[in-house]
Amino acid sequence: MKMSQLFLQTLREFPNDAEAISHKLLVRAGYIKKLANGIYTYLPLAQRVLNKISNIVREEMNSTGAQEMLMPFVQPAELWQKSGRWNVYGKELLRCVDRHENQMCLAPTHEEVVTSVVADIVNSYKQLPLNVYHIQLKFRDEIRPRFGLLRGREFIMKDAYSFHTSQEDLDREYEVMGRTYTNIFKRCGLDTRAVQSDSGAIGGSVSHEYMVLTDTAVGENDVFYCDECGYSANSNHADSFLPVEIVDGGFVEEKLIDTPNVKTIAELSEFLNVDSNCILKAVAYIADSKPVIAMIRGDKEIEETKLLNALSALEIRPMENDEIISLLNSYAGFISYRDVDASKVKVLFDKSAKGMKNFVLGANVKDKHFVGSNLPQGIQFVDISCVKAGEYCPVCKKPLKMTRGIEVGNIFQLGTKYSKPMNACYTDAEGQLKPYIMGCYGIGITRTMAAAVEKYHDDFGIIWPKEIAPYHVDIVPVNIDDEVQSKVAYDLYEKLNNLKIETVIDDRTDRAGVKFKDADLIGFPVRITVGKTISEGLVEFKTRNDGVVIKLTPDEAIKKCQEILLN
RNA sequence: CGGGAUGUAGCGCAGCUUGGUAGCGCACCUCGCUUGGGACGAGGGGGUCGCAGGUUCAAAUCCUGUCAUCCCGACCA
Repeated sequence: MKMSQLFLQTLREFPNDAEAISHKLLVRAGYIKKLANGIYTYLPLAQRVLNKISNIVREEMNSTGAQEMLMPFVQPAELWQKSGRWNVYGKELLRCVDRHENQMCLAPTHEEVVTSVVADIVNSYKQLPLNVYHIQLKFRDEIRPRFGLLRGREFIMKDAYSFHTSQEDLDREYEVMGRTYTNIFKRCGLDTRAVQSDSGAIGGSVSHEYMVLTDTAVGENDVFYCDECGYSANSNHADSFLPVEIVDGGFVEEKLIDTPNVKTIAELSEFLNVDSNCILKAVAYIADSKPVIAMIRGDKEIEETKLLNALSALEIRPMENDEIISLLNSYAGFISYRDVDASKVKVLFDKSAKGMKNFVLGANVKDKHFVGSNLPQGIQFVDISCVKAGEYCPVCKKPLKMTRGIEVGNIFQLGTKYSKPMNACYTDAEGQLKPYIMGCYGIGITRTMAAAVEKYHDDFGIIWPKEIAPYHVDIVPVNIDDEVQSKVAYDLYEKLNNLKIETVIDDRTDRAGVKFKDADLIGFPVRITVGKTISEGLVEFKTRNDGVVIKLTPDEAIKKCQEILLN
């Protein structure tokens, strides 16, 4: 490709509306262009990167026996009503109506379609197991798209779906997919960690997320992990062993005391001169329009995803102050589980409350707390708290570490969550109708591209891993009008391309500085400069990742390219 | 959904306080010159100032509404 022909524009300055470095660089280097909030055009360079990632995904998926197909992006509501998700998916599902007044939606995922297609075609256990996948657009109308491609509304995803006759066979496939995912990301130049996670709107029981670990805010997930035993989990799912399990508040008898204007745990802790873990905190929520009180030890916080799951609710939000008064007959800062009408208000106790004795508790009255309270017998405890730094691994009790992660892939065991309601069955060897046991496996192709940029860049631009770089080599003739330089450069260009080394020649008449800046910004793994050293028969060979420059003859440069760029 | 900010040429911005012919840098086109890290000179093209109302002889500028975008939060009593 001649640089003068390449459809792109590099910008001298970063775009103003981008925050994440991958977003800034992909826009500035001419890879993507925003059309609307969370919706981007992938320009030719980006398309090449996406194709490379997709091809790695294809090779690895195909090698496991999975088969590629392609499913529709626009889907009828009917299917989603059948699975029961039409009413629960919420506003992320972009709905529309066609000219015949049929309700339709843009695909946020493809469980419904694939289940219905397979149900029509696969009737016998002899046709199972099956794993089919496609690489296709998704649309999720996110509350807040951000960070460019990392959280867009429209994005490209590889999603695979497997169908089995037994849980054991699903377990086997799940293992295979897990290994395959690690390989796929490794081939893309990315180290990932598989972490246990909440299964969210997709549903199912077992699931793992594949995280690219990063220290920056764009890693939207907190990951807790243990170096000792390998435990790792998303914060929305992580469990922990508390440093202090049994806490005695030390108040010998229960008393009602005045705590004027002492509302927060920190204030209360200071006012009474007790540790925050001696206070039993109440947090009030509205879950699917019903009031809920979550009781938790004062030094711990509620993990709302866990709470949502514990309640089997679709939606939760913290209670407003006026609702605390009207629904709980209580007062913000002084809420208690006691004296609430159990038929109207659901009360949950986090497992952190289990070891508490003689603690401090709200009195459901403004400016009053109890001290020396104890829990009644027979309480069921649930895990609805966040893990905090300094807590211990739930498996081996060694200290847990935390980091941020970008989720680039996930795998789920769905079981019969979709096959049952959609009545998607096969006939087993005994002639019985059975619902398929399913798994699903996703990879964010566009997000993987952005994650690679997050991981590999410097002040000058992107540093692509060679496996997913849009082109391998950029040839820069310092002065394209110089006959000798031009001839050597074009000769190299032709030879490299003939060797299947994807090469760009910067044939523009611009000065060398412009070409060098663009080469660094775009992130070609190798740059070959044809300049004044050509008088000694030498060109300069520069690798982007380490910045090392060596002088070689053109033939040596070609050999070097083959050596480092082709496996 | 709350809070904050911003909408002026493809990109980055000034102008608005105090209304009076819409500007600058980059990019683009022409000519010259230059060619090892985003040169220089001269000339040129491109914008219904987010949109809709209102005030005014006159609105990018003042007022009202609206839409869009970005950031923070969805906080824990």
